[in-house]
Parts: sequence; C-alpha cells; structure tokens
Amino acid sequence: MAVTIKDIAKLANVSHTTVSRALNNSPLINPQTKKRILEIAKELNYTPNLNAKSLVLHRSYHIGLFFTTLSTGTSPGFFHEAVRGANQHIKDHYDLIVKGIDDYEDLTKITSNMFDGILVMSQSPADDRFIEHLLNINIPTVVLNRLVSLPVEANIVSDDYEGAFQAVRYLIDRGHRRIALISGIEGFQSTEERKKGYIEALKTSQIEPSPDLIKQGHYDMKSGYQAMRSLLAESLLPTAVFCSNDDMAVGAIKAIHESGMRVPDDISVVGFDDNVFAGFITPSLTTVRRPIEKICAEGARCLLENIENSQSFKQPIYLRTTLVKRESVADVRSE
Amino acid sequence: MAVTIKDIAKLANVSHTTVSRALNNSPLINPQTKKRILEIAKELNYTPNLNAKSLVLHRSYHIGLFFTTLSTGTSPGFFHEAVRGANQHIKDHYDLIVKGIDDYEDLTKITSNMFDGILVMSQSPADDRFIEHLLNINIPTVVLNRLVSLPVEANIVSDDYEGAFQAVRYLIDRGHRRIALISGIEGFQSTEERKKGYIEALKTSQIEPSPDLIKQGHYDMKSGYQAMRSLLAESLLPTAVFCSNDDMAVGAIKAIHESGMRVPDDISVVGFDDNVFAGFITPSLTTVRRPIEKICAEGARCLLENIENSQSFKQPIYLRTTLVKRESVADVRSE
DNA sequence: GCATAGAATGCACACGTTAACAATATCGTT
DNA sequence: AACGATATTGTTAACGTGTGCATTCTATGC
Repeated sequence: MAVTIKDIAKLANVSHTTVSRALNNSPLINPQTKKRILEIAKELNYTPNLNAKSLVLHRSYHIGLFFTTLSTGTSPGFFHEAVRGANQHIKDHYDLIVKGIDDYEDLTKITSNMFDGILVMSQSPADDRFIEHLLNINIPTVVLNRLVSLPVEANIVSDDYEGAFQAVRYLIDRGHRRIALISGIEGFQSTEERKKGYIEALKTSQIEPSPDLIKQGHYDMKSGYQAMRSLLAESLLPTAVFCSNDDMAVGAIKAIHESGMRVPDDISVVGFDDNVFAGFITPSLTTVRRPIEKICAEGARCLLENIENSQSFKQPIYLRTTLVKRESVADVRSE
Repeated sequence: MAVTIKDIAKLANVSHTTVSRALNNSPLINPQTKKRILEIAKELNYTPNLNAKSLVLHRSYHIGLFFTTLSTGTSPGFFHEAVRGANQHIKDHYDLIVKGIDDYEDLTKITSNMFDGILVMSQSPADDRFIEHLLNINIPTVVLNRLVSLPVEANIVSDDYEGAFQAVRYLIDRGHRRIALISGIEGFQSTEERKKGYIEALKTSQIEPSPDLIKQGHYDMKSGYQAMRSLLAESLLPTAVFCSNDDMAVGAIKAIHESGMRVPDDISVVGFDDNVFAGFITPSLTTVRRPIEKICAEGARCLLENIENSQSFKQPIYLRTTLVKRESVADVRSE
C-alpha cells in the first residue's frame, strides 16, 4: 500500500495533523520539525492521495476539455491544437480530461466534484444546454470558439467575421467578382459568422451575393468536394471560391482538378483555419489562420484565474485571425 | 451542496447503509425499499460523489492516455485517432485523461490512486523508464504502437515491418529499382521497423540498398521536404520514394514539384499512415494504412478486461496494415 | 517563582462512501 | 409456543486528508 501521512507521523513521532501542516506550508509549525518531516516524506517517496484531498477540500484537480463531439465533426488539426493549448497551462497542477459532449446521454451524471473547471470547445449552439447545466451545478466554465450569451467565466473566440471579410476583400482586390462560398455546417455559429463576412465584403464593392454561388458543406473534405462539383455544374462558373474551412478547400481543389481545370489558374481557392497541411498541398493554400491553440491556452489561463482567484471576464475576448497568402489565389484574367 | 446518500436516507427513513445497498444492487435488500429509495434518489437528482467512492474502493474511474509528447512530435491525425479509439470503449464508465509523458519532470508524482489503468501510446524507447515506473507502482498498463519487452498487461502494435515490406514490393512490382527511403525520427521503433521492411523488400529482388538513397527525416512535413531536396541534389535520381509517414510524403511531393518534376510521372511517392488528407491531396497519396484507432480501441478493451477481470495478454497483438493504392505511384518508364 | 502570552502540537471530527458485523424482524417447522 | 433459519436493516469503523478547538510547551516579564 502507498505511504500516507500517518506513516510519516509515526516515523517522525508527531501526530498526522502536524505532518499535514508541514506538507501544506502552514505557519503554525516549527521550521525544525517541518524540515524533519519533509525529509522523511521525501525518503518514503510520499505522494498525497488526491482522492482524499478532493473529498475534504472539494477540489478534484481535474479540468475538463469538452468538444461538441470527438468523432468526425471535429477536425484532427483543430483537436490537436486545442488539447495542446489547454494542456499547456494546466499540466503542472491539474489533469486534463478530454470528452465529447455527446458522450453523455444523461447530463446529470456530471457533478461539480468531478471537475474544478471546464473548457467547452463549442462548435454548435446545441451546446448551450450543456453549458447551462454546468452553470446550474456551479462548475466554473469557459467557452471557447463560439460566442455565447450565458454568464460563463470567460468566452474566447476568434474574430471569424473579420477573417472572412478580409479573405473575400483580398479576392476582390485581386480582381475577382464572381466569388462562390462553400459554407459550413448549418447552424454552427462559425458558419454564420464566416458567411456574414463573405456577404458584407461583397457588399462593400456593390457585388450582390448570388444564391447560386453559395453551397452548403459539412466542414469535411467530402462535402467540400461535392459542393464544388455542384458549383462546377452551374452555367456560369465562379473565378474564386471561399471555403469555410481548409478541409473543404482540399475537397474543392480535388473537384476542380478532376474537372480538368487548374488552381489557381482557372479558379482561385481560399480556405479557413490554416490547418497543418495547408502549406504543403499543391498548390499551397491561401487561408485564414485561426489561433486555436492560443484560444485554448488563453481559455485555460482565464479558467485557472477564476478557480484560484475567482476572477471572471465579462466581455468576450476576441483573438485576431490573419490571412496567410500562399499560392491558391491568382489575379483574375482580364478577358 | 450536493445531495448525499444521507439525505436520501432521512427521507426514506432508513440508514445510509441501506441506501448504499439500494444504489449498488446489493442482494441484501428488500425489493420494495429498494424501489422506494431509487425513486427518491431520482427525484433528488442524486449523483454519487466519485471522490468518496474512490477513497474507499481504491478506484479512480480515470484512465490515462499518455503520449510520448503532446507537442509537435505527434501528428494531429494520429493524435485524434488515438483519442477517439481509446474513448470509444471508455466513455461510459471512465474518464480519459490525456497527457504527455514529458509533462512530468518527476515521475513519482504519479500514484496508483490517480489512474485505474494507463494506455501508453509509445513512440520512443525512452518511454520504457515511464512504463517501468507504472509497473513498479502497480498500475495496469497497456502499451500501444511499440513493441516492448516489459511485463505489461497487453501490447498492441501494427505490423509496420510487413506494411513497409508490402509497400516497397509494390514499387518493385511496378518496375522501380532505384527506390529511396525517407526515414523517421532516429531511435523510434517505428522508424527501424519500416526501414527494415524497406531493406528486406529490396533484398528479395537482389537490389542492394544504397546509403545515398536513404535520408533521415523527423516525421514532419518540413523534414520530408528537406530530405527530398537532398535526394534531388544527388547525381542519380530515384524513380520512387518510400516515406516513413504521410506528413513527410507531402513535404517530399512539394519539393519534387518545386524542382519542376511531377508526381508520379517523374518520381513516384508512397507514404505511411493514411492520414485523413492522404486521399485529398494532388496527386492522392498511395500509402500504408495503420489502424491507429483500432489499436487504441483494442488496447482500451484489453485494459478494461484487465481492470475488471484481471485478465492479461502475454503475447503482443499485431494488427494488420493495408496498402492503399492511389495516384502517387506510376509504372516506371521503360527507357 | 509565577502568571501569561504566544508558539507548537495533538485530539477529534468531518468529507461521502462501502463493508464487516451485529441486531432485529419474519417465517416456517415441530 | 418455541426454535432456528433467513431476510432485512442498522451500527460502526474505515479509506486519507484537513481543520477548529483544546492542550501543552516555552519564553517573557514582573
């Protein structure tokens, strides 16, 4: 069995209370005995039983990182960046529990003694039910990636509207006028923000958005491929396509190539996310970089701030996107 | 505060012990009272305090999934598949804690009461120290992805040697003779297995492996790119390149394109892993599919089997790779 | 030499749960 | 009616830790 403070107490000829105090830097202890106790603890390789601590202190030392889903709805790059960002600030004093919200069929199974705090990497408005439950049972909650109007401790998002706006402005500046949109999963806030950015950018140049040029995708390669095929079947082809994420951009490029056309010579393509492979496909992809890792790291920082100093952040925190210019966009041919 | 079994006991006019029995399907209880208690529990929205349970049952309800590192050494697709595979069997009764071995500077901070079991997604022989420590403190341990000679509960790997062998045989069958290798991180077992498969396949056709055709990479796109550039600088070019993973293959393709040559017309490329984007880049990548998700799912299954029925699996379990044939390989030109 | 403040330590209980054992209730058998 | 067997429930301690309060020790001042 593992060594406990009582074992140490015996060896040190003190009560277990004294040992507890020594290990927790209590001021009510003689520095001498403290030193002695710490030495014994070290020698016995003592490590506290976190379950017991949890029980009495009402702290679990666990931080939850919840995704809308862990399955195919979440892209690998996104997922990896998120976990890395979150773990970065957390790893020393907390453990990170990764879960999909859809893992639970019954939300009441989650209780406040299981998590000291939760990061919700939210990808859908349907997550609100989950977030409300967390607030109900009083778990400090930080929502990432999606603007939310609930009273969470912090809400950290990338400025997708601005990112999309810039990307489409960039296309317009390079002479494009027939610019298509391959949109994301319906209902996702990111989908709506990017679409709005697209539409507003067009409007600043008096280009009327055409329904024929807007196709719905599902944020995966396959749907990008299919959406592009559907665009290519239209009578009037676009000169550029703005895709709501990189995965769909890759699918779109494949469809364009299959139809015998070339990127960017015939059709320009812009993505969103700057996935790990965006720079390495051919042609390398011009895209909007979202600082996912930073969003998560910042979220974890805010969450710890809340847990340890009960600080909250009322205003949503926006982190800037940046347009990464690569090879998938060409100036439009003057005909 | 949350509701406890004592609250239920009061309402039901029984002792808390009886409540505990009702909730745990004990045979020592009157079905009548059991029913009554369960109803009250439901009404109060009772959820057990897992920390208290943990303390007395010596179970934490946490499974650890450890990677050699969470940072750039681990590819996003690999990471995502692994987490999904592991979570699949675990999510109902356990929580998954994701960590990098390199998060710990002091291994003794890990104790057996923190994890009911641990999956080690091992990418380097250096992980052995960690695994030995887990065995020392008696945590059920399953090692994935790397063959290990320690007495762990189970060891599940893909047959990389066989996969590499098949891939290179395939190239030979299509007429290639000057076949280069872009190798992985030095010292990783996967690197060595794939290299061996490459060399043995060549030998079966009496092709002597040439040091000039073997370049070291680091499993990331950039190193694949650089290794390929270094190959292209040689006097005699290869007709095909076998890359130890897909990321490096993507980098290699980029380097080939930059040099004005085409894939597969001038040089064929084969990868390893079948990353999510392997099918969507241009040309789509011929590669060896490793069943990462299945490895993790199987590992989780074995681990649970061990925790709940204390079963162990002495023999390593090999899961088959498959060669996925796509467009990045051409028959060699008869000159 | 003694009262006293202050420092250091210990005692006993609490956290929420399970489990060995004891106690009681119920029932059938003679 | 009395006994034993069995079914059901309660009592109590335990898991390892932290903490309010009581206790003891030490040094100081008079």
